[in-house]
Amino acid sequence: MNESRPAKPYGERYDPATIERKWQERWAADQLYRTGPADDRPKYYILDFYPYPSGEGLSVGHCRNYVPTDVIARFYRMQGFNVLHPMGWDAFGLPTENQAIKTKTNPALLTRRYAANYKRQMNLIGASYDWSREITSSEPDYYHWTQWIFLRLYDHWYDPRLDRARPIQELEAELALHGTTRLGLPLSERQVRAEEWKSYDALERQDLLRRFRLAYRGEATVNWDPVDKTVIANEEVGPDGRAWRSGAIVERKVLRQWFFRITAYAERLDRDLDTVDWPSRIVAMQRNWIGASRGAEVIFKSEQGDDLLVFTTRPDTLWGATFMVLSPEHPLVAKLTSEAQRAAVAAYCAQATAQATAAAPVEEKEKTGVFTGSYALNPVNGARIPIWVADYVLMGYGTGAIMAVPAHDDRDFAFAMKFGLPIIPVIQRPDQQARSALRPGAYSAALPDLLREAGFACAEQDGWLIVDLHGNQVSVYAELVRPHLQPGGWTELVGAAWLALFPDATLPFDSLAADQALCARLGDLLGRDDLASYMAYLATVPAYRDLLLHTETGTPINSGPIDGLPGNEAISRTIELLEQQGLGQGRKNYKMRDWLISRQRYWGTPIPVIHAEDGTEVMVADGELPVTLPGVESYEPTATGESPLAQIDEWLSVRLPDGRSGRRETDTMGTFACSSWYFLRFVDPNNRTAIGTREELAYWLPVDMYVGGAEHAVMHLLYARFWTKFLYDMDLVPFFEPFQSLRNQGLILAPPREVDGQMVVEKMSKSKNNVITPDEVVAAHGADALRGYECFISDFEASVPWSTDGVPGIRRWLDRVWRIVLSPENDRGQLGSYSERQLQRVTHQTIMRVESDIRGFKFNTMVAALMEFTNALYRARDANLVATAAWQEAIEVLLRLVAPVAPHIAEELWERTNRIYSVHQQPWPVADAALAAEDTIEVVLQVNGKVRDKLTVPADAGEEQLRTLALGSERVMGYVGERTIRKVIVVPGKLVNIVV
RNA sequence: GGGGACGUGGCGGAAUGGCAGACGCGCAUGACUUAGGAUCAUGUGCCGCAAGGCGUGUGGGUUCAACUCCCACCGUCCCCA
Repeated sequence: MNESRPAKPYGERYDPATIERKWQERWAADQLYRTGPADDRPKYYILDFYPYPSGEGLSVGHCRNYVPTDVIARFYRMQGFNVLHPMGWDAFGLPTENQAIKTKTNPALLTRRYAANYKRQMNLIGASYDWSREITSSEPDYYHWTQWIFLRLYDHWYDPRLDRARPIQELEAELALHGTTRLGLPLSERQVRAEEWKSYDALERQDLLRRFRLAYRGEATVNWDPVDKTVIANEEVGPDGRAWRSGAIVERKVLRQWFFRITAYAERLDRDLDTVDWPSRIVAMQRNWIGASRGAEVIFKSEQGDDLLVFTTRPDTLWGATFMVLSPEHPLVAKLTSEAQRAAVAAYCAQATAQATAAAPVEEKEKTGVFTGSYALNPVNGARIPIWVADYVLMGYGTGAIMAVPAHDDRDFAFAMKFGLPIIPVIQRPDQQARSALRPGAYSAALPDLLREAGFACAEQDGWLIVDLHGNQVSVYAELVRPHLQPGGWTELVGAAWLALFPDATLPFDSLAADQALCARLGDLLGRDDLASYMAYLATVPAYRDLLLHTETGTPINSGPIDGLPGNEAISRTIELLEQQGLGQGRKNYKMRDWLISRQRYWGTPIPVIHAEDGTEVMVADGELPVTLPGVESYEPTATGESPLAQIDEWLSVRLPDGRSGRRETDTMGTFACSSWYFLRFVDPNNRTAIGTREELAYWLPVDMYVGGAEHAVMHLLYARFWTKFLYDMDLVPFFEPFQSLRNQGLILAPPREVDGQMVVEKMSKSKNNVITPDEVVAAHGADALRGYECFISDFEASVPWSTDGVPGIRRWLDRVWRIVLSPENDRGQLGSYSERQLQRVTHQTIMRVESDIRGFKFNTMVAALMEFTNALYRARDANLVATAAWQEAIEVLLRLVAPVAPHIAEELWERTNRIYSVHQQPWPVADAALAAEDTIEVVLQVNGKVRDKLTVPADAGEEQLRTLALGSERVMGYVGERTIRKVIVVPGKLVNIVV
């Protein structure tokens, strides 16, 4: 800015540009942050979520992640820990590939260019990464091991009996002996006997084994992104049916795809969340995603004798199952359809299939369906219930058939109302809310007042009388009302109780038979013959509508043997009953689906499998790894939905060791595979024979502190945990959770700006042209000021807009540090009083504060403590303490405490005060609790909780002493006045409260 | 609709149940100056001349004492449907 000014080299003024470049070069030349191998020191592994390098570079928002972790890394180094603080690049993936297509540039080239820019920016802000451990997931020496782990997954299965992965050969051995009979398969899985297995040919065996492999190729209805021209995972589709990345409406296609069987680990992924120190929000989101629920598989028999298997999470509602619904694709649909219904069912199924491929399922759409003409028997009460076909039941989810409990499920309720199917409540309302409506003319004129006198809440509206009551008032109400019903009049009770009151009778609504009886009677009274069910009639009364359906668990009613049991017990008791009678079995169910890994794109890790001519899959031998990406002319996906790899014949065709010819798998792996193990590679990044040596893996891992944005709460963190557990089962790593502690930094938003008189706060984005880069902040105020402000801006986890006024504030503080260290005699203020002992005390208090703030992720108060310490030094200077021993100690401590947050200025001042290079290799100062202790403290005197006086007393003043002093205070006694003292609360070191 | 987090000056935010507003920004007044992105001093929640009173989204509750714990409501944000 003022380059014309002859700046003295290392002049008196703090000039961040000069000193920051100087020290960054020196540190790099000295390899100051290089981490050695495992040794005897305690270790600390502090890791950032590794970034996807984009062409846009880093913003100050990204730095919110990298600065605090750097403070922690520097702090632990000074504490004597062997610190691992590495950085690498999540380099495969669609944005770079799309960019490569657009600019006709090799994506590897783009990746290197982008990563180099990220690295430059990280160095610019003084990050202390060990660059000798830098990794790039798109380089063959990295994805070699991604492929190696893939093959281990392919070659293993999960044995739920041992709760661990086992080699697939052991499964083959068991199949030859016992078939699948001892594997504890769910009822919905087809059993295979040993003889059958032995008679299988290679392809049949492969088909059975794919049901067990932890990496498998299976047919699946998948999410096809028509813009990125690839399949994407369920996790990558938003609730609006749009792709997470491209924003396109996702299409449903049935394709052969590669999956990882993460569902096998569902229970451990859920359970082991108890062992980690993570934000509770993230734990909750993971649990939610896994979606564990206890439920049951239940067998319904059709009247023709077929078994119809359903899965339900609510076996306690079984008695309320009044019909069944099959998916249009269910294999038994044709068999169960009666002659009369055949045409209608065929038409419906054809139409449903056509629609299913058109768009993502929409929850709100109108229910459609058709009756098959057949009936099934409810296994618990023998009720004869109709079987329908409808597209709201999906074949790919569960068993493709459901029992419908319309009284306690929204979709079933809507379906039953539309098609006139019966609805019988079987779960008590937990809120005990009940209501009764009397139509005009149905009751005597005296009734409303009588009810009010009896304490009922009545409302009269257009001649209707609406009574709200609690479940326990029901019988009193019924007795009171019935004598006042006019001939031909009636009323009902709905909600907490289900009764119909007539002048001559009180009829319960508790079964299919009662439903029919009530329908008939009401039909007569109303002169209607179109009432499909009692519930359909109740729905015509507006006052009842919000009480007809509830989906909560509660106490069962109308449910025979489980009536009255509390909700949870009702579920387990029902499962017991089903298992005893062979009508079903309990089963844990998970909302989570298997992890779809196939991508029909070029820029990803090739899947190391070869398809032989006969259709069998052959693993690429370990010695042949890595299967590298060939150079291609065009990165464009093919129109057929295959990866561009499918067009490179010389890469595609291979000769197998046994002489057969084969074709390479052309799908590549989604990038979440790369990021599921990268944290392991940092401990031994150049190992050519293994993912890492046992010693290094055992020493460094798990990651002690993992820091990144909350947007990866589910996918990345769940996948990485899954792979870690698998590698644990393989005995490759001695731990089963990869990230001991996890913290999420809050988002940094763009500075508020005025739009139409309103202040708005938006995310930083290139399109809004509101991105603030570290480059511009460093150029204006230096890296140390940027770092300080990143820490100071807010609570670490809170989202907050960037303030352009904040950085100069930090800069001013650094200036004050500079001046008080180098030239304390200048700019002297007014002579003040400050003792050497006070300076010493604040020095040691600051050590304690800064240390505990760093450990507690409270970087904002850490900076505040350092500022206060600096202010104290100015007061000490004004009290002529500069020549004292306490001053010397204070300056030395200040520089060490500042070093993690502002490493450049700390190093420069360290050198200028003739101390030995480097400040970053100095031990952290040790606080002396005795020196930090106050010897006098201020105690607050309260009367009735209001502060009335303050007292300075020795820090160790006892309870009796404080009481006496308080009662001796004139101000206090003035407030007490004539009133009698009821109680005196004394909290030593804090306050005395006198209650009058 | 379900689950979770949060709500404190003009702003970012501090506060093991024990003096609400640390620290910084901004603002005000003053000092200094060889004019620099300065620096230094004092002040800065609201009402009030003051004594004093009122104040942590709203309303209740627990407690000698509540920003903090409990209940209900309002509002903002996130996740899931």
